[in-house]
Amino acid sequence: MLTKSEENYIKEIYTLETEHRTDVNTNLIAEKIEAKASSVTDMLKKLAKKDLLVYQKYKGVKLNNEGKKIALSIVRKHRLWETFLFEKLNFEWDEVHEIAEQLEHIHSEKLTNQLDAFLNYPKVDPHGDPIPDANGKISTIKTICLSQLKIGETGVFIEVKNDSEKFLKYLTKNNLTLGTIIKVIDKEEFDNSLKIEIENKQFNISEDVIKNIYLKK
Amino acid sequence: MLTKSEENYIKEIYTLETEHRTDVNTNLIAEKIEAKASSVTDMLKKLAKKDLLVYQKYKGVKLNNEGKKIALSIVRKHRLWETFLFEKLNFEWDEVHEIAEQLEHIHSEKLTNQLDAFLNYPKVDPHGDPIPDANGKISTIKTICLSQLKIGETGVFIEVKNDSEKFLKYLTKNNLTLGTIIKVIDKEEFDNSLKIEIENKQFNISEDVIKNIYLKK
DNA sequence: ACAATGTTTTAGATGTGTCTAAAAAAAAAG
DNA sequence: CTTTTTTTTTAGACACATCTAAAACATTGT
Ligand SMILES: [Mn+2]
Ligand SMILES: [Mn+2]
Ligand SMILES: [Mn+2]
Ligand SMILES: [Mn+2]
Repeated sequence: MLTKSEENYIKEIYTLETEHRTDVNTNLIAEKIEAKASSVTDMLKKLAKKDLLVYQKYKGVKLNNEGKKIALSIVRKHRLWETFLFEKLNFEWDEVHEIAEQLEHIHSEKLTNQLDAFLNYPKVDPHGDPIPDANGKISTIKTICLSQLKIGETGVFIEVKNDSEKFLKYLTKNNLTLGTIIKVIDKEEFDNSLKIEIENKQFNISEDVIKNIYLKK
Repeated sequence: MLTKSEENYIKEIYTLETEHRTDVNTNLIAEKIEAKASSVTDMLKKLAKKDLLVYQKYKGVKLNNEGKKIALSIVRKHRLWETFLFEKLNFEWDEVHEIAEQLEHIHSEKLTNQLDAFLNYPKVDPHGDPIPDANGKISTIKTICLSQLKIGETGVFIEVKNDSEKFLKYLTKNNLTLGTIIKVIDKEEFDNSLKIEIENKQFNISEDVIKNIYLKK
């Protein structure tokens, strides 16, 4: 059985692998986990010895099948718990991530699967992220980043790629919630900001915001 | 914020204090926590320094108000989660304890209170144990142990004081579930066993079983 | 090609929670 | 009131997860 720490590393490496699709390096992990590079090296050695990833000195790291399987089970738990908190316990979408960080480490397959059933096998969590099923299968709905939209085009906001409380509160304040139809009015080449329109109201958003907003066309 | 280990000690000391109503000693804690006496001594020193209990070398230990408050909040979480698993996720009463041992260490007051509300402020958990409210108030329903009943008397089984899977499975197998009306048919002085009657069927139970069964008359 | 820069690993330290073995204190027995 | 037994504490060790500082390696720029 893995420790909380080991699970957090596995999950983070999985996320970085799927996001960056390049070999994941020590400093990147260190930054995300908020630990020093030396601590990361120690942990990578440990996880390699446990046969969850392939690690070669100075060459970065890659999850093997067992590692991916574990990562998916943690992601599954995280997103199911977020959905539970949001759907059943009246939490806001900006409050669920922190608590799910704890709940994702509860060990009980039966609990996970019963929770899944209780929630009616949800496909996505409150941030629009897909929830892996009991076999680790994860549905991949095609989404495009708001930055890809051309002037005049519209899309439906269906996924947010930043779960932090601050960011989500900002979105809520500006009516940028899931399901909202967003139209691109203008692009500013200088700072990559956008003028967008939601329900006939127009306003500007920065690149930092744009890059976390994903749509279906 | 307390560690899981510290919380487990606090909870166990609380349970021993309320059960034994005598000063709790090192070996007793060691046995319950399944650790060595030397480890217990170390932890008691630490908890004393954190001002959660009064500890004097060789004199045993006693929770102070802050310690009791924390103990009650952990007991509250444990029993609320057991109730959730039982009521909402279709777990059996013998399956909930182990998982609640993990869930009781999730830190979020809002989560605890929302869960309480979601479950409709339950008064007792699946084993009939009272659930402390948000202020730490715990209702004390008068119960008597089955061993106190005289021959010919009856009582309703409303609380079980042993959450282990094995014991609870034994009870289920013998129709000894909460709410059952139990009549004492005969007492065996030799081994303190009882012949009891449930729904017109009679059978014998041992002292080990009897001492964990609590009734209202 | 090699010096400067950046990245990663090693060495050695710390805090937590555990253990075994031995010493100290308390309780029980004679 | 001693001696024996039991309980509790101390001393010293270890695994885990972390850190800082220094060394080793890799990459980049001239
Ligand atoms: Mn986590
Ligand atoms: Mn999420
Ligand atoms: Mn329990
Ligand atoms: Mn219980």
